[in-house]
Amino acid sequence: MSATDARAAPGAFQSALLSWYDRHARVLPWRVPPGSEERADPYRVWLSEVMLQQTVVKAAIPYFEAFTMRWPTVENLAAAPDEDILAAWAGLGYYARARNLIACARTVAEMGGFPDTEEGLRALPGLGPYTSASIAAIAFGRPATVVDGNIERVMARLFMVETPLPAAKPDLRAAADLLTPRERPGDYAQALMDLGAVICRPKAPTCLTCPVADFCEARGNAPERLPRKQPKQAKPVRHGLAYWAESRGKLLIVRRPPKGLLGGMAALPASDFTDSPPRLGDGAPFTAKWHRTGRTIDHVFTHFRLRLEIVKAKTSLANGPGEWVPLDRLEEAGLPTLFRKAVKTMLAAR
DNA sequence: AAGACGGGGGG
DNA sequence: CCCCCAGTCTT
Repeated sequence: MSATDARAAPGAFQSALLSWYDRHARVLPWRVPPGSEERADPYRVWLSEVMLQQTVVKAAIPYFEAFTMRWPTVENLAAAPDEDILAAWAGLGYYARARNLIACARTVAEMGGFPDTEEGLRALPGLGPYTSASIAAIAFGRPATVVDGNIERVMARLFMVETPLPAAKPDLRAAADLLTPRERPGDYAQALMDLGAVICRPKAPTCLTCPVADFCEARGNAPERLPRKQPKQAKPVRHGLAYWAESRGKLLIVRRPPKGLLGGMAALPASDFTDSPPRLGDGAPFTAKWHRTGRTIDHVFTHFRLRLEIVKAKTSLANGPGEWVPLDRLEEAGLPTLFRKAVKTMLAAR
């Protein structure tokens, strides 16, 4: 009944996992089939892995399809205007990723291609330990140790690591490192990620169909409670004002400052987001008689909740601190979800 | 070492 | 409604 220690028999563990992957690999638009002779395109691997940072596969797929349709190569992407790329990223979140994506594409185009080692990749903007290892393994066949949240969960259960995250990270990485094969490292990394996503799920893992259950110490020991995590703190509520400035059927859209929250993104003019409600006019794009609309948007960011009140004014301005976008073309403005919600609410009220 | 940084899906 | 998920960069 006791589990076989995978660290003592890494070859057996790898074989069990890879043969499962050969039969059950998820079909994803950036993948080549398991055991394929052809290697995956580094551009597509990079783009998908950056999109998958902090993001579930299902959310990333339509963005990946749109990006690769529009920009089939890293050179195409590097040549595109910032605003086009940011607009295409709108709704996917963590916009620093998009800013780094742009910088990375231009660096790579300049270099004449992606570096083919983990160290070389790690030096590029937006590529940390996870992404550089995954590209090195998947696109270049390097035996890099790939550790994402899925793999941390699998390791914590395989070896019954009771230490809570993030303190357990070094141990989980060491375990993953011992199991990483020299052969088929890309398939192996993707197999581990598929296992975490499909079998060794956060809640209700399906151990009955797990190809490596024989190696798992947590099997039958409530695996769903692992990995343990430090309790998270409650999100404070912040308040903000957004300004609906309408002129002859057009709405004023501004560009947010390049860094910070929603940095570089198209937006409605807005106040800072503060602990207590801002004064009417704080952050307004111009002086006007701003009226409360009674419409508010509740939106959750990573570390706070936002209550955004929308105020409006009619104007006849034809220029201003932004761009006037026709009301029926706001879908193309590249607004992130917060402001997309605001637009939807305001247009529904008409 | 800790905080900043989105959004979607499930119970 | 609250819960969960989860890499990189900055400070």
